[in-house]
Parts: sequence; structure tokens; C-alpha cells
Amino acid sequence: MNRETPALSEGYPFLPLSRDGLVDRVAHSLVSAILSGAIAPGDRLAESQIARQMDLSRAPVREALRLLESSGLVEYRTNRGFFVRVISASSISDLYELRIVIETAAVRRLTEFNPDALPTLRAQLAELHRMADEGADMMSHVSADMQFHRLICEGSGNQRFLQVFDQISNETKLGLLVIGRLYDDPHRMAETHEPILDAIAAGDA
Amino acid sequence: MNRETPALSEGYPFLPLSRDGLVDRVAHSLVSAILSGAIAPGDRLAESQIARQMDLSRAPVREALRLLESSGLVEYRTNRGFFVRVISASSISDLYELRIVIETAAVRRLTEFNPDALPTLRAQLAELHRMADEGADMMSHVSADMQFHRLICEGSGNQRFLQVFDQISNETKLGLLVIGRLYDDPHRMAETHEPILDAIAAGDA
DNA sequence: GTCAAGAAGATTGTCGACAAACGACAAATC
DNA sequence: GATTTGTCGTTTGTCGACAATCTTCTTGAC
Repeated sequence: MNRETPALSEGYPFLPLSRDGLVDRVAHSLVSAILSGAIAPGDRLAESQIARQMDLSRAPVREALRLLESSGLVEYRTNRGFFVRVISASSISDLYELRIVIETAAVRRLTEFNPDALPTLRAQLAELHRMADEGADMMSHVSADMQFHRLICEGSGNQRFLQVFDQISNETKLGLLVIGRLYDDPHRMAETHEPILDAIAAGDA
Repeated sequence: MNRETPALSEGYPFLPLSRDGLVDRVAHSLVSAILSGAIAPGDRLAESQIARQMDLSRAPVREALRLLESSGLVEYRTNRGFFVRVISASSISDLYELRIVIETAAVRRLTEFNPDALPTLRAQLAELHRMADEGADMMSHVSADMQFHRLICEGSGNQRFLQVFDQISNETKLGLLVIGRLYDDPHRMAETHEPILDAIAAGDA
């Protein structure tokens, strides 16, 4: 009974039904609620209430919240519970500086060891422009934008860069949504990414 | 009833009894066991067994393990449980590169905005040499060494640098212990830190 | 003898209940 | 009247039990 071994020749039209446990689904649901603004920063996240609304016990909710805590979206105080983290201006600027440091290093590695990743980056950039044309909503823009930066970290070949990026990505999204107005002009936003690509193509970090 | 406001003039002889919950104590206990090598990389961490040995229920153990997971010391597989993470060579090198990137940036910020932090760093370096003289055990060396690097991140003024550093610090310790032999000559090890201080003093990142 | 299917044992996943801690309001004290 | 103390409702902390899942061992067919 090995899951890796397909029972028959590859390729049935079955979508790989999510193997995540309940906890992951709860976590995902909470992330959506927070990033959509349905739950505001500073709000209390009462376990029992969430559990009741999702129709399950407190245990998986608790674990999901602990998960979110490690991604910086949520704050925990002993004997007091979980709260949606309030992002301060200086916190955002610190976060931004961290991203620059990580991604700069990632780009350097990428140009040096993995120039093959360029086409993928170009494709993602094109996608950004396409979305700008179609006037997609801000949430989609932020996601696509983040995906571009994620690809850079992924292409660097250093697992840790990607790990840090993923760890702070949700918080970054929250920060971007708070700032918001940066995305007034989606095309301009997309264009700011092009110098990065050019630099990579030129082999310059 | 404000805890911040003392009832009478400041200064009762009460030591501030530990406010950590059970979970934190369990987590700490597990970290010790892993870093001391009492539990080897790859080993299974059975919740029930740990709970039984510590004489408590599985719930706090579970949460403690989830905590360790986010610090990279432990790996979780759904329906399969927790395992002590095995650190590969490439993983260590990736981690090391990440630290260099972060700490370089931290040093740059520190020299620029917070040169006052220098004395503290010098003191910690002296401590390293003192320990080398006294022939302290490796674990203490590793801790003191890490503390030096932590002070750099702390002095940078960017909370995120410190956050990332702390997040990977346990894993780094584990890596250092695996490599181990680097600490054959503690004095030499301490000396490698001096150029950093000199560079900071010279205002050069 | 090898391999697959099935049963048995052990471990994780989830639950509901109770204990402990907290926050807010009411009562008492100076 | 302001501050401290006591009480109450709510929320978190921990527990033990049961269900679901995985792993191992056994069994049986080829």
C-alpha cells in the first residue's frame, strides 16, 4: 500500500483531493478572513467562537492559530488568547528592508547559478501586466506581485531564502493592503519590476 | 488594579515568578533534549510517550512540538507525527549563507545608526575569550558565540533581523553541534569575530 | 519464496468537559 | 470620592476518551 505507486497507468482526471488536515484548512480560512479585512487588526480571536462557527472543536482551531502565529499574522498572549497583529509603520519598513536584503542576495545567487529561471520570471511579469490591463482587484494584484518575488527566492536555489520569504509573505500581504494606495497604478507597479529582470539578464546583481 | 502601578513605593523583594505557561516549559525541555543529543536527528517524537514521561496530557506536548516546528528543530508530517529534523550538509550551507546575508545587513545598519552598541559587543567578545581560557564546554561556547551574533542583529535596530535570527538560532546551534570540530580551537574561533568589530569601529560594513 | 491483501496494534486527530486564569463590575474601606 | 477588595461571567489551559489513520505482522495465494 504505497501511495507513491499509482494503481494503474498514470493520468486519471482526478484532482488530488487535499491531503491537508483539518488544521490547515482552518488556518487557510482564517488567513483569508484576516487578509480580506473581515477581521480587523487588533481584534480578538476567540477560540470557542471560531470553533462554533466552523462547527468543530477548539483543538484544531487552537493549532491553526498557533500556526498563524509563526507566520506573524496573529499574536498570542498567555492566558489571554489570540489577536490579529497590528502592523506599525516602522514594522512595515523593517519588513521591507528584510525583503530587500533577502531578495538582493537571491537575485545574486540566481544570476550566478541559475540563469535558466529567467523565462519563468518573464512570464510572471507578463502576467502582472495582463492583470493590470484587465483591471483585476487589488488582492489578485498583490498575490501575483508576491508570486514574482517568490519565484526569485525559489530560483536562488537557497531553500532558506524561500523559507524566510514564505514565512513573512502573509504579513507582507497584510502590510501591502494596509498601505494600499501603492497599487493605484497597477501598470506602473508592474513596470518597477522590469529593472530587476534586466539586471538579471545582464548578469548584474 | 493596574499591574504596572506598584501599590507602594517601588521595590519589594519578590522575584518575578515565571509567567510562561506549561507549553513553554515543555518546549524548553524538548529543545534541551534535542540540542544535548539525547534525542537524535530523525528520531520520532511520540506525543503519548513524552506526555507520560513528563506526567501531563498530550495537549501541551502537542503545542510545544508545533512551536518547535516553527523554529525548524522538528518536522511534522500529518497523521504521522513529529520527528527531529535531520540537517543535511546543503541545508547547513544554505542556513549559513542566510545568516551572512542578514548579519551583513545588520552590521551595516548598526554602524550607520547605532555605533553606541559597540561596547556591548566588545564585552561579549571578551567573554568568548574568557570562556576559551577556562576551557568551557562546547555547548556554552556555541551559546556565547550565538549571543555575539544576536547582539549584532539586536543592535541593528531592525526587529525583523532579530526575529529571523532567533527563528533560525536553534537550528543553527544544532548545525554547529553536528559540525562540531570547528570548535576545536576556541580561541581561534573567538578571534574570527574581531575583524567584524574592527570593521564596525572603522565605520565600514 | 515472493508478493498482496487483511487483521491487529499503536499513534495521531478530534472532541467535550472541567479547572484555572483573566477582565469587568460591584461592594467595601479609608 | 478614590482606591482597594471581592465576586461573577467569560475565555483559555489541560485533561481523558474515542474515532480515524498509519504501521506492522500475519495469512494466504501464486
